[in-house]
Amino acid sequence: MDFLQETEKYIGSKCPPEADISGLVGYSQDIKNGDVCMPCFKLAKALHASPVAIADGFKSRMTDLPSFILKAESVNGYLNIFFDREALSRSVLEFTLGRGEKFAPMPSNGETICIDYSSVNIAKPFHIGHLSTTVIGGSLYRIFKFLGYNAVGINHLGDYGTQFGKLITAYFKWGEGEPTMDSLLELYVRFHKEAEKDESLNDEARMWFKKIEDGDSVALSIFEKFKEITLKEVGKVYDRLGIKFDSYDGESFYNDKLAPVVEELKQKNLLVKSDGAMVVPLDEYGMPPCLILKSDGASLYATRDLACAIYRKKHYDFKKNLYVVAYQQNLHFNQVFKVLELMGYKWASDCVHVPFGMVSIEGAGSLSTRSGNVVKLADVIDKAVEKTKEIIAEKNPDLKDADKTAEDIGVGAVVFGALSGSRIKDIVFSLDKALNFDGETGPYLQYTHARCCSILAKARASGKVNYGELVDDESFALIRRLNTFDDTVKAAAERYEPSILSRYLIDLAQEFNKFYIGHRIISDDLSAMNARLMLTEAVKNTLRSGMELILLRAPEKM
RNA sequence: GCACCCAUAGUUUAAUGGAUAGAGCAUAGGUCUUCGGAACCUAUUGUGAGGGUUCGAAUCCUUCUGGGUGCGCCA
Repeated sequence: MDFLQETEKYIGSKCPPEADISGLVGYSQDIKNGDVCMPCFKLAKALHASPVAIADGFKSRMTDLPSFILKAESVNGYLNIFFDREALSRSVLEFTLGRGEKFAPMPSNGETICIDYSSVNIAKPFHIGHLSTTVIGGSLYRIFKFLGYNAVGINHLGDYGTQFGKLITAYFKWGEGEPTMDSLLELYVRFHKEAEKDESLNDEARMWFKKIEDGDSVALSIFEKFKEITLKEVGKVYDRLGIKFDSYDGESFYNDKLAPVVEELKQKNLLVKSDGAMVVPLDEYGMPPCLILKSDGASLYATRDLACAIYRKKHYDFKKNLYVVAYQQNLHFNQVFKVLELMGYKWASDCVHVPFGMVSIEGAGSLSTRSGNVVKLADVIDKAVEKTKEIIAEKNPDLKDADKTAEDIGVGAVVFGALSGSRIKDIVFSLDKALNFDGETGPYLQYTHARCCSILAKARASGKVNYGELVDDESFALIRRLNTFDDTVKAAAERYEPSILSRYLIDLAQEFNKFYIGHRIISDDLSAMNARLMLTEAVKNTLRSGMELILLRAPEKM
């Protein structure tokens, strides 16, 4: 039962016809002001009365309170509604525990959401700059699936461009033995260094790239090898993070889909010649022109993304087409979406750029593959796992599966670090901070979950539950929190913001730990014990299910 | 130069236009008769500056300051 909605309906039934209360009723921030409240200020004009008098009026008319409402108060123009705590506890716990240990996804709504995330470049290291797109996209993927959408995870591989010509050139010049990710990075860095002195290297690189395009077997086989090595390497990281994709269609996939798009743009009279290049002018929309063809006739980034969006609409018939890409690409996506609109595609408005902030390393300046200034994600995770092992050895030396648990915790610390704040904020990466497991962190959530498990391993609820045992402030705060889980997941999806869920889980864990400190769960008071065990189980299941949506694993012991 | 984004405590940050701006870290104390101390409690400090809209602004509009990003043949 949706208590907020029911309350709004009830208040509405007490509302004079000339006023409209829709949207005014909301959850109270402070429990002292009731469970839900309605500020009456906006009603003053329509009702020709002071907010205080209006709130008083509502209260005096509410003489037939439904059973779930305990009382109503009128305070300074607010109408505050206090729920019957026992009734809410019963409803919330019965519903939550009915969902089982791991909440099942909601029934399919038949709508498809394409999510473009991670999108690694071939032959480039998976560094911490890729963490945001990977985990934000990966989390949104799980969130939309949970909400009943058909989510399609797409890793739009960076597998096309002159840099591969450079790499092949370098490989033939200086490469030794079987290439590895590390040696490929070295070759790439070396190429840029040497090319500063020797211009002819760039010509050679262009030549090799052209060979790839022309389907030259030598060039292609080397390129395929690079691709294979890269996918194997990043695949390891994806496995550790629990990230999945349904498609690896990257840039090269669209090679044969570009010409028809250019043709279409021409037919729709959108293309204009400018300084030798073909562009779609966008000045009347306050943007620089969108470049479609270079003066040599070659296609560009935007051309590819147009073809890509059109392909995805045809192939997936998406309801939304999301691009989890750093905010540097803001203008680019605005241009591409506008061109799609000008082409007459109504679904252009379903394409959404989901931007996130830049990652830099403290004291180290910007991350750049060319300079070789990279912090590999795998190294950061390894360090976090290493530190977790030390903590386990110190605190829980007898733990079984210590290595696996350490992996779960270490990865969780890194992942949560990337999902805990608003995605638009820039991040200055600090290893010290990533390795701090106290307070609002992934390990804190995991610890709280393990704590619940530990209690439930000692005792389980059974028989009839007296929900009247859960009406104290600490217990009831948990009930209120559990009650808003689904709304929170929906909000996270609507705003493409996993951190909303991260925040919720931190609040839930904090409230549980307060409850735990303040109330003996396992005790001689069988009635209280039974109810509190039930609450503990509901918290545990909710934590676990929520954590899964932000890519955190929830070991039972740690 | 133009466009977009960001600005909350020493620091990292939260707050559908609503009531006394809420947490984490750090710092200083404390819980230590532990159902898991990776926890809990107490203390200190905050909305960059000005104007406007509103009954009410961290939130909306505007000017300014500071920072970031982007702006034709890279992706």
